[in-house]
Amino acid sequence: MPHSEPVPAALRAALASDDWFAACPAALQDVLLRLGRMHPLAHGQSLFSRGGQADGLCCVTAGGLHIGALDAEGQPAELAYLEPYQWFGEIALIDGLPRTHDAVAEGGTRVLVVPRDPLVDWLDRHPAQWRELARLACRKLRVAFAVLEELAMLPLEERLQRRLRLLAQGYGSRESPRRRIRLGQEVLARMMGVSRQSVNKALKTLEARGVLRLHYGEIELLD
Amino acid sequence: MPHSEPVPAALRAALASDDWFAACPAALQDVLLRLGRMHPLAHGQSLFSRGGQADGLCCVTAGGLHIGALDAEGQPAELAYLEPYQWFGEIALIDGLPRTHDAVAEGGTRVLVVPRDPLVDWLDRHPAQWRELARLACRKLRVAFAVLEELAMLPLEERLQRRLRLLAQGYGSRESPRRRIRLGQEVLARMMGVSRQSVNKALKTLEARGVLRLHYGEIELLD
DNA sequence: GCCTGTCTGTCAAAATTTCGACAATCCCGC
DNA sequence: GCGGGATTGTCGAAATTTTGACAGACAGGC
Repeated sequence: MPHSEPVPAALRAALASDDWFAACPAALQDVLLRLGRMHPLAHGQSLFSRGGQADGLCCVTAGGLHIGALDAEGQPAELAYLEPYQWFGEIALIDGLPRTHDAVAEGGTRVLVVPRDPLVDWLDRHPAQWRELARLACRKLRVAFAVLEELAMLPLEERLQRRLRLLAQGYGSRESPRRRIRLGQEVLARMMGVSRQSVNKALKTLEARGVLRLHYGEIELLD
Repeated sequence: MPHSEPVPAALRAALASDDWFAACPAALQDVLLRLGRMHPLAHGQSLFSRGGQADGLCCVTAGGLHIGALDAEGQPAELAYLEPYQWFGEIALIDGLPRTHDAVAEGGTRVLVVPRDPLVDWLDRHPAQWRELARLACRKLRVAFAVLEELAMLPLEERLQRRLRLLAQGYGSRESPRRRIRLGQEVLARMMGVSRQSVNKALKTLEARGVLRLHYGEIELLD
């Protein structure tokens, strides 16, 4: 874990752009800001790794985080790409088990980390707030189920289109979807679990269909 | 919703075979039994459908439940197959949104349903117990993430093997895994999102490898 | 403005999967 | 013990995906 800094007060308004945080009672919002510390990460630097002990609840406030895992041969699979202001790490917070994934920074990145022990202490003194943590886990469960279903039912093009929409709205975090997605087709391919060539072909089809436009290192969603 | 019956007291010991229920405080266990009603279902009968309003937290106590969804052309995809004594329905309980899937009975089935409104009332009077609901959602999130990762990284044979182990231990519900799994290869194929023929070939490979033995309408796990 | 490393677009061969078909096998009710 | 419906095992053709390769396009540093 790199060095840490206090949380700037100005961050609160920005954090409210996340649906989950915005819907939390003020008391919980206060505690997250009060207990939280900012952790700057350089490109490629790891925030935590699979199997490690949970350090707390986290939120990306600048840059981006690749959430994924390496298989036996070191091939990376990407589960998600997180951008400001998405919260994560609630799984290990709730059940106390090791982290499920690796988290690696994309470019200069800043992460708000709320340390586990003081947060759990506070939650146990204000147990109604556990419901908010349940809400956060719940939202991810719905997304995960939707993705699992698409995998079984839809052709790659449809899946890609939906995944891009999902990325654009931060997996349900952002109300208004982002228009441009800065992700290489290589990364996108690892996310969908197919080859880069397949992703490229599907993207071309979607572009011809007027769904999106392709740029260098980024994708622009239309309609 | 079919007619309902009170919960037999003898059920409590059986329910404790589920890790989640067993780890819940006695107060919560009591309430689930006190508020719950038994719903008998005939083969093929639906307990609830995607998009419907949540009626409450549920637990299979006999038979089995196919959890899945139909796509536009009516092709079913199966997310999970639940057996005694697995709990489900916590997503809609926590966030109040519509059900994510269809639930259809396999053979004569009995489901314990704890109605949402009185349960939420009780939880709000004992808010520390929301943490237990979070734990339940959390366990499913870990399973879902594991399945998503396998999909991207592993060949069908490995995925099939892991899925069978998962089914054998009730998705983490049972401590001691079941030895035999009563599921047709057709259902298994819908679960894995591949054709029946592919599942058959993979199963044959696994059988030759000594991992399992195939029987009519069921699979026996070895080792 | 040039150079270099990265990203994109495309190709053909190889491997895999699906689809449609059909026979063999099994369970269950009569 | 017999029949009928469901499940399993297998095959070949068609469709799809992966793999490996390579040229062109782009961005950022110097």
